[in-house]
Amino acid sequence: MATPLKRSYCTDATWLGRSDCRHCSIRHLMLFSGLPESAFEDHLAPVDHFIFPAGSTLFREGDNDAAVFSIRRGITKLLSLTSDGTQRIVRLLGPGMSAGLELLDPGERYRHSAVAVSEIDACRIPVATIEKLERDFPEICHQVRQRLQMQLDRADEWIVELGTGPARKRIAHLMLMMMEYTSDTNREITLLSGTDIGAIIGASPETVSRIMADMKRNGILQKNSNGLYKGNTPALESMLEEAG
Amino acid sequence: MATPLKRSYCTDATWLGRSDCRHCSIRHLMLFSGLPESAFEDHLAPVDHFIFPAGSTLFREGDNDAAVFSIRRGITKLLSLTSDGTQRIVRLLGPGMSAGLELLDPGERYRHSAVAVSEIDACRIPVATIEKLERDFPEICHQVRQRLQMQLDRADEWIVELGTGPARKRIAHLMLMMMEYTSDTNREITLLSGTDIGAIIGASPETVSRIMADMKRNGILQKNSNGLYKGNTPALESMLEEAG
DNA sequence: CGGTAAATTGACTGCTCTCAATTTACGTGG
DNA sequence: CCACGTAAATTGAGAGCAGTCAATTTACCG
Repeated sequence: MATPLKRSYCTDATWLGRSDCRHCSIRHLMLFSGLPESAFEDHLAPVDHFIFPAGSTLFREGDNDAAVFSIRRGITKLLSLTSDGTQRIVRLLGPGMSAGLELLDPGERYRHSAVAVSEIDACRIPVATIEKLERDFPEICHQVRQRLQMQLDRADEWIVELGTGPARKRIAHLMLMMMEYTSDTNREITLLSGTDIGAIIGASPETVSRIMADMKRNGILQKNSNGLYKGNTPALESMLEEAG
Repeated sequence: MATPLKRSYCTDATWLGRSDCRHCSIRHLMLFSGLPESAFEDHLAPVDHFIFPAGSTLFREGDNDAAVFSIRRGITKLLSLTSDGTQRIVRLLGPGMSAGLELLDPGERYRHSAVAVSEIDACRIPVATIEKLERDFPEICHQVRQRLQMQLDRADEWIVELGTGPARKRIAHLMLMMMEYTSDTNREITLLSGTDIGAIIGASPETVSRIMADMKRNGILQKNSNGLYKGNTPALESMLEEAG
């Protein structure tokens, strides 16, 4: 267990061994939910289980590692380059979400770079495994479709709520989104860096810093003893409805 | 042919009759491409063919008409309401794209309203038809997945290129996108209304008007005799790389 | 303890929003 | 065919928000 190994991929990550998908404790959340037990009896291409430290890269835009990642714990950001060279974050993926599904179309490459925001626990599923399962178990098609649809819904929300209006509103919305999507039962969140928030809402780090400082002063965001932050939901929501 | 009919759906549209998907002249573009001839021998739920006038509504956010639309000709906009009540356009769909695929998940409703930007030629495919085909022809799963992936790619481009930077750059990018996605061989485009462009890039109609007027004066956009516009690609592209 | 990177804060400039007035476009009805 | 009414587009002026540049403080890692 937890033995580092020579590999040509995921070099920054710690290998936790081959995944035993059949007995995965959170399979109900994952890409392979809904598959019958018999699906795992075949000699499938290996599914590996990794821990990625914060800041490490799962895959890079333009590559093709012939694998999809299924996030078990932690949060990944998907980065895209704009035409003027700056980077923008187009999505945050948490537990149960899949990254790199675009490789299911033959000849395609990763559309984004995936970088761990926090420490991440993820399974690396070879595309060949998914293709083989698709032949015998149509259920996997639905799982893939549902995950794409979820990402499309998130992308649309990103466009609508984080792409317009004054920066204060967009940050308020981002805070509410992170509180909603966290797996933490107290809805406490780890704050992203100012640069990351800027790359999400399309604002400069300085503007983000000013607004975040203001929210902390006004008690809209309160730092907890464990370093997590608790957001004042009513105050945040009231900011969204204001005119302007 | 072209006979108006009493229907509970698509009331603004002209019914062109039942679609004969097997002999569809552009089937290679559509959701049913790749299906064998035998797929159409069954007693499928009916696929109808409509013409929607510009400005008419294909479906409304929150409804469930148990049908997906496959666009044959023209352009639809997908509208979403923001938290402060204004509307935002999250996507433009042209020939070959499908609208309403979210209904393939049981119990779901349309996530957007779909409104015709130009006159539209579209087929209305009952969800039951797709579900039936999925059982026998796994190829349809791939077609659905590819269309979702295309929409996700478009949404990401929307976020990255239309969500950041000065309004002039975003409009330049929108013009290039419309030139790229038009089916017109001369790459000439129909200009959207100022309000629509504003709802796409997140700017006021006044700002859009000023920038568009400027582009027309500088010859970056030239009006043609047929009312279409031709864009100066190099000039538009050079605007994207400028700093700021 | 030192060095680098990130965050914070200030001052100033420039872009975009809002409000308002005017012009243009377009469909209707005489 | 013209006159009219409504809606959209255009243009101007002023205020506010956000970007940039720069200086300082803080945080973090070795």
